[in-house]
Amino acid sequence: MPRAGLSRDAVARLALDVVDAGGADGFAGLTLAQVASRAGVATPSLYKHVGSLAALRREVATRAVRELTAAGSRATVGRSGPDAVRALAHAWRSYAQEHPGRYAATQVSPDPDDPAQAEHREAAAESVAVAVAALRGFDLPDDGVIDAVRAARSAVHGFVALELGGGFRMPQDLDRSFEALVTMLVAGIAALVPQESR
Amino acid sequence: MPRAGLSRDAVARLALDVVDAGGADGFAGLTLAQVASRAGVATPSLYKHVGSLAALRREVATRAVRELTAAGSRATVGRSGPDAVRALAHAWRSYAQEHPGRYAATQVSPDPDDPAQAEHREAAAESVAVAVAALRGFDLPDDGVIDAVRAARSAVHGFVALELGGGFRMPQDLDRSFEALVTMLVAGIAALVPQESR
DNA sequence: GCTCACAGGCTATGCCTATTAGCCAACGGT
DNA sequence: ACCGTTGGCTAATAGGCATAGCCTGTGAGC
Repeated sequence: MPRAGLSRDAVARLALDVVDAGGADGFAGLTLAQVASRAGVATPSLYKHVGSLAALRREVATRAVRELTAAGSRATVGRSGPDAVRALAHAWRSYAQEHPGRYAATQVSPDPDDPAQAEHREAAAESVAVAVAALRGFDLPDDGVIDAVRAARSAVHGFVALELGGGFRMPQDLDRSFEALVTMLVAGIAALVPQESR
Repeated sequence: MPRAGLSRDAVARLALDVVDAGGADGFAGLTLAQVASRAGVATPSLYKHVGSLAALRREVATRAVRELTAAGSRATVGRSGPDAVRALAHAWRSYAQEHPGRYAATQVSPDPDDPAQAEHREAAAESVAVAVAALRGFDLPDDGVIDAVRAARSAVHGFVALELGGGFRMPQDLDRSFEALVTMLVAGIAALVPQESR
């Protein structure tokens, strides 16, 4: 009975592969059986490394969020203002296009009260911090920053979710529409700057 | 053995109730067993009225889309331009808040090739038509309309999805942030109007 | 180099889904 | 009153998660 040499980390990596292989709903379709099969192991064996399917899902989600954070961070370093926002928006969309399943994982929010989700919460907070940093170039008041981050996340996530879900059926160029959306977003954020500081 | 008096329509209604009772992921969590239980019937009996769980899901989705269309239509009749867009955005969000499960159902896109999904496709097209009509007041060129509809759907859907999913964790007022987003959207759409026709 | 505790596999089992097959009673038209 | 169709049912298959309990390979300590 040879050992497969699994570990919590190895299982999580395999799960990420499964999620990626499943397309846009690879995350929703993630199954312990698939991971076990990929690991060459019987399903119950996974419980030696992972508490439950839900726990594995959380693990996948926090890893995906960290990847998204890294992508956003890479894209915005050295940029500021409108330039940074544009770069961030494109980085988010690119990540979603390259890893639709992982992107979906990125969008489940951690329970604010569950201590088992502290890591996930922290990862999510870091991701938002990147967006906040990208907005530093604008002279926004505190609650303006909140509105702007929410608007940016909403606009990009909404577009990407509809795009990946096949929600845009017209043949017209999606890249151009996204560009238009980002332009609206940047202009809208700029318009949040109070009059006296323009 | 008394009869329960079910029908395709009755089953769909019960399914809508189940979806509604399940909160934001009531649609994903929809199960034949739940519907059967609510109908006071054994699970396999449902197959006399519904082809499969997937088919029931589609039925629920198209009904939900029609409801959303009706809500949008009600909200925008008699309005035009920025006023219509604002009203539409608020109608969409209100529907999502009142029926989180059904709203989720409205966001699955029909397969463009599957003849079994023709009704769903048609319902989705009508929903988009409402948005197009709401934009009539702007003097947009054809592809500008497409960009604008996509932007509106993206912005509102993104916000609502994040909101319902608990993605906004700051205590700041969500209504205000939504208002800010809608304002950006309206201004952005206005900015799509070509110079010479302003 | 031996022993032995433990970690990491396994099978068996239970309960939940969806789905199919086949039975039988109730209802409605003739 | 009959009888066919419709709409229930039970039984059974297959696949999912999860738990229990066994058994063996590995490595730490002597």
